[in-house]
Amino acid sequence: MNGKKGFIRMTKQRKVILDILRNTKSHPTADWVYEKVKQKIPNISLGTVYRNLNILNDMGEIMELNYGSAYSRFDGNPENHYHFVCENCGRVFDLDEQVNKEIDKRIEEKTGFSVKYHRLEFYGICSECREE
Amino acid sequence: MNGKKGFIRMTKQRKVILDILRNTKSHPTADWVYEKVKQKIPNISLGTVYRNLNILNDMGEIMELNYGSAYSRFDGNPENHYHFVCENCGRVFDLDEQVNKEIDKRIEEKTGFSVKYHRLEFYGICSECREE
DNA sequence: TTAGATGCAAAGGGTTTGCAACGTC
DNA sequence: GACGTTGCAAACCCTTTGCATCTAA
Repeated sequence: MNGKKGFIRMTKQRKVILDILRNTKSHPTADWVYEKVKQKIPNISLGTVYRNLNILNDMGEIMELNYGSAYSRFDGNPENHYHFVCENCGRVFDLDEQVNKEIDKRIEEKTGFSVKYHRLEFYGICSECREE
Repeated sequence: MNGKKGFIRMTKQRKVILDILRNTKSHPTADWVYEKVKQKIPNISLGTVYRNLNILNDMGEIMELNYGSAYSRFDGNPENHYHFVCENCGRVFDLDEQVNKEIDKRIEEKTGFSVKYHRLEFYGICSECREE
């Protein structure tokens, strides 16, 4: 995606985007980030937001999540962790569940594939939506 | 997606699409299915393929998979099972691994959310790509 | 007969990109 | 001063849709 750049500059835009992602527990869409950044940099463009999200993802600073179809969501916490997706409101929650590293090895042994990591997501209805 | 239809007709197109999905172990994209169906129904339209994939998915006859960004893939096996995605060739493999149903309950207890199911995907390099 | 399904083509909609100006190192 | 980055807007590309026609039940 961004393989040929010699180095990465830390621009004002990039810094603000990363900062926003680091300080939210929601797993926002690019558009949400765009609206948020505009509060600090009113004339920033959507393209810049997308470019930076991709670069930050390549750098391993953030994590891109693709749930269902439609748009991507971005997670400011690049550590591998599990998620719960509410099928009603669409929100994504972090789960406080230990990541099982053993399972990667088992799959490697069974398949002969090289496993880098795994993604585990739970789908259902969050407590807030259940009450309605 | 297709909530207001009173009943579902089994058209020639639908039958062929489902048949193709049931008889492949690859996890094809809509376009791949389209090309395949054209061999039997030359004048079928891409729109029809998409419509049927969505309907079959709603019916629970197939499973839609969204890995990484870009396009969806479809799995003719609607039973919950795990996948391995090769980051090099992009192929998706079924894993012969028992689905852990206990974990859904544990998450329910810890979060208070209602868990319907979970998705588990492994990412890495498949054996064929490793050899290159 | 009738409501669902199809073909065709245009419209959607999130994401990417070309380009000239700009800003960081 | 170089070269990565930005803003803007057009282009992309997978997917969805409107509509007249067709067809399964």
